[in-house]
Amino acid sequence: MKLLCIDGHSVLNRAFYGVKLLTTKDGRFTNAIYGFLSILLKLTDQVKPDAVAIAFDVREKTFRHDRYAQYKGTRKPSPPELSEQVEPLKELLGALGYTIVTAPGYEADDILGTFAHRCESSDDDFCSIATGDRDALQLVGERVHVLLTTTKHGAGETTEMDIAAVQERYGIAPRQLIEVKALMGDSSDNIPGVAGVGEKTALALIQQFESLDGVYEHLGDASIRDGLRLKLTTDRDKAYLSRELVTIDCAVPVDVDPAHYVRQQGDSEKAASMLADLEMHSLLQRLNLKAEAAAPRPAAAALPACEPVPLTASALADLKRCCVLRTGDGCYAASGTAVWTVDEPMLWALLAAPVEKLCTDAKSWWHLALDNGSAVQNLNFDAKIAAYLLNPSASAYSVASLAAEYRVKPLFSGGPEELGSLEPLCAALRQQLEEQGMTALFRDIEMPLVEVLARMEQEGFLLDTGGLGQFGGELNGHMAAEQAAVYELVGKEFNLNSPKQLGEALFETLGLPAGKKTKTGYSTNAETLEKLRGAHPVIDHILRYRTYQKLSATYVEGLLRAVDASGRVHTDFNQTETRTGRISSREPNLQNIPVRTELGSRFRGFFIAKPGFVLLDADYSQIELRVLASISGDTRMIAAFSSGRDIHTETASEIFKVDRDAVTPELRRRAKAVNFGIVYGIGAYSLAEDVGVSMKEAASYIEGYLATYSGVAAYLDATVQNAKRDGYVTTLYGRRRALPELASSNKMLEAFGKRLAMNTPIQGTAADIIKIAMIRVSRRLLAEQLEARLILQVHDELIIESSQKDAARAADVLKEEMMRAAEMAVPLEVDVGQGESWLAAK
DNA sequence: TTTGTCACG
DNA sequence: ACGTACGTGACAAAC
Repeated sequence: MKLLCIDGHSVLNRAFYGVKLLTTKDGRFTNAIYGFLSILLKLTDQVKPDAVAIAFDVREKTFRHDRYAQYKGTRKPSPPELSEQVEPLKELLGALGYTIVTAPGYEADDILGTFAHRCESSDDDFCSIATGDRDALQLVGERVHVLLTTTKHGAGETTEMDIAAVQERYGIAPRQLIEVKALMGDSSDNIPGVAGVGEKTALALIQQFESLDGVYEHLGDASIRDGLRLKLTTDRDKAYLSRELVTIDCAVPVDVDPAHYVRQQGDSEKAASMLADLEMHSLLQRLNLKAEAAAPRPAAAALPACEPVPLTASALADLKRCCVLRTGDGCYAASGTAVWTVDEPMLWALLAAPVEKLCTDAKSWWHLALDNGSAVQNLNFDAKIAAYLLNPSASAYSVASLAAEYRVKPLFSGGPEELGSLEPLCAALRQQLEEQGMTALFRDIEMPLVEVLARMEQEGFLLDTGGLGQFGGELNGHMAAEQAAVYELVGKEFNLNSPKQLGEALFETLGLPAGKKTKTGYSTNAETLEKLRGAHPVIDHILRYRTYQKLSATYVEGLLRAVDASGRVHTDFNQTETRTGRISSREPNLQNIPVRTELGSRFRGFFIAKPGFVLLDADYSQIELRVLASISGDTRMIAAFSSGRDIHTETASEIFKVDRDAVTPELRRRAKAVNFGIVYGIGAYSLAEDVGVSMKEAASYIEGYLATYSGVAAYLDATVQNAKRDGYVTTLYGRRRALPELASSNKMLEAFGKRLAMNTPIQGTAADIIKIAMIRVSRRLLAEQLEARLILQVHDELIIESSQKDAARAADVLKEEMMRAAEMAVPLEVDVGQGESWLAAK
């Protein structure tokens, strides 16, 4: 049989630290449980075991404590956010039919070892051990593999280790890892080892002498330095004691018959209700548990069944309010307990009628109408957008998961599934928005923005495809030349687009000094390569190749693929994506067209106005810093902006204590970096890195800044305090973001939470402001019948395509509405430009 | 599907 | 000892 053995606490720990802190609405932490189950599912998928045993430690003394009283003496207790998740997880695993194994007096490691031993000495059993603890590698054998679970941002990953993999990684056999560990000890478990011998030395010794005994037999060898010999002699007893402690016991009295660990029936109803209670709706589906079992709603049979019938003019005339839904089959509407299919021309009648409409994707309805040359009336509730405002950190907003999350009972069965839940769901969301003070944000900003975005997408942006294609040809020519130069200098051909192959070429073939490493190999990013510039002439060619490759693949090939028959590209603005309230752009992303380098900025020359038209480009000057000045009320910063002088020069003058006239470009550059840092939630390390000064010096800049702008310092401090108290931060217009990170006992995560608390209100308020401006600009252009349309937003920048004749008026509208979008303590400055292309209009 | 890299505000 | 600024999306390679 194939057995999967899991080190419960180890995997739980990995899950906890690897998955962002999640809580239920009432504040229970669930990230470790979620992470554990995700890893479990992934493992079962990967291993396809016949049986699964999950081992947990029991909280009591083990034989190791009897042998050595200080064992694990200094181990830090796990944080409360984690411990509170242990019991619910065990209960859930039981309900899911998994068997948990414990053995008083032993650790989970020993239980795993006992399973491993049993499989290794059998003929037909095979065992995979899943753990995050490398100590388990000593168990690897012909019939035993270890799946090391590691964590990175968000997702878990496993590395399968067999005998060959251990040999390759450590240069020794699995069992010899015991000898290595005996020498090096383990400070976190309080295992002594030989003082002054770390992993490097210990591995070298065992590679040479094979075992602890071997090392001590050859103590006199000349290959052992005097200092090392002394250390080994002094701590000989400790080394042998350590070997006992780190050796996993493979004879624990537990049932190790794999047949007894075949997954049981369990209690799926209980499992489903627990998962629903923990708000893990996606797992319900992945585990094939019926959400119905959990949701507090009557059985489907008890619901009135609604057979859709075609919508008629008289039914429409009586209608005040309905839910609208589009599926692959067509359009539907529902009200109360009636469901209608909606065919043309009823569709146009319905959209144009003053019926209040609830939906899940308002923008697509707007597209439908706009494509037909009409508009939509009273489409004023989009459940997806409402749910996004209530939790901008969710990964998706499907009606099914929202209905489960908000405990919504469907009104009827039959017809398209979602329709029965939409009305009660919208009611629940509406109430939540009200309770959380976001009704105005939703009604006056987000919902009106939908129409604006739909219109912008529909307009699109004209591309000079001929020019772009030609530029692409030039780039490809340069790219080929750089590639040839690289092959020549390296001495062989390889795939230059592969970081893996490039890393091997640079650091193995050419033997250049490897700098940083990534978790999969050598780091080859621009920052790393910059440092190697002087070391080999190939570096410059690689950097240039990378630039050409990026520009060609993403901005020539990518954009040309997206062009429609009339030469225009239509992006898709996503209104429910970012944590801060910004919109994002995709397929193609028009918010990251190059501009920072001369070469890259040439792309903007191919974004053009149609004949007889021009582009108007307006961008806010320093909007985030102005928002900070205004919401913090810092008098000095407000004065600086009100004076109309350059803010970075002002800041440089203040924090470096020099006259404004004496601020050099270098000082201004540093001050600018400090200003950015403040907006992002600053750390001395990163500022030092960015500016290229020592950490100490960077810290003094920050200190100087906060002393100068004491109002900002007080505001940031209060914002973090309030966020800790409330669990969330808000923008000037009430947009909210929950920050569970702030409650973490993990210092790094908590620090991250603080930076989010400082940055989100600033970035989010700026996002709110430009959204308001977009709505007003769009309305005025239509109302004043100008031949001018918004076509793009890039966070602090708006672009209009206007007829030549209306350009001056449209520019006035644009500037005026952007400037007065918000009443701030400082003026909102807007720079407007005009030109035939985006490049020329800036 | 995930990872590394790099484009933007 | 670790990892270190906020927010995104696209592409190619590798799994």
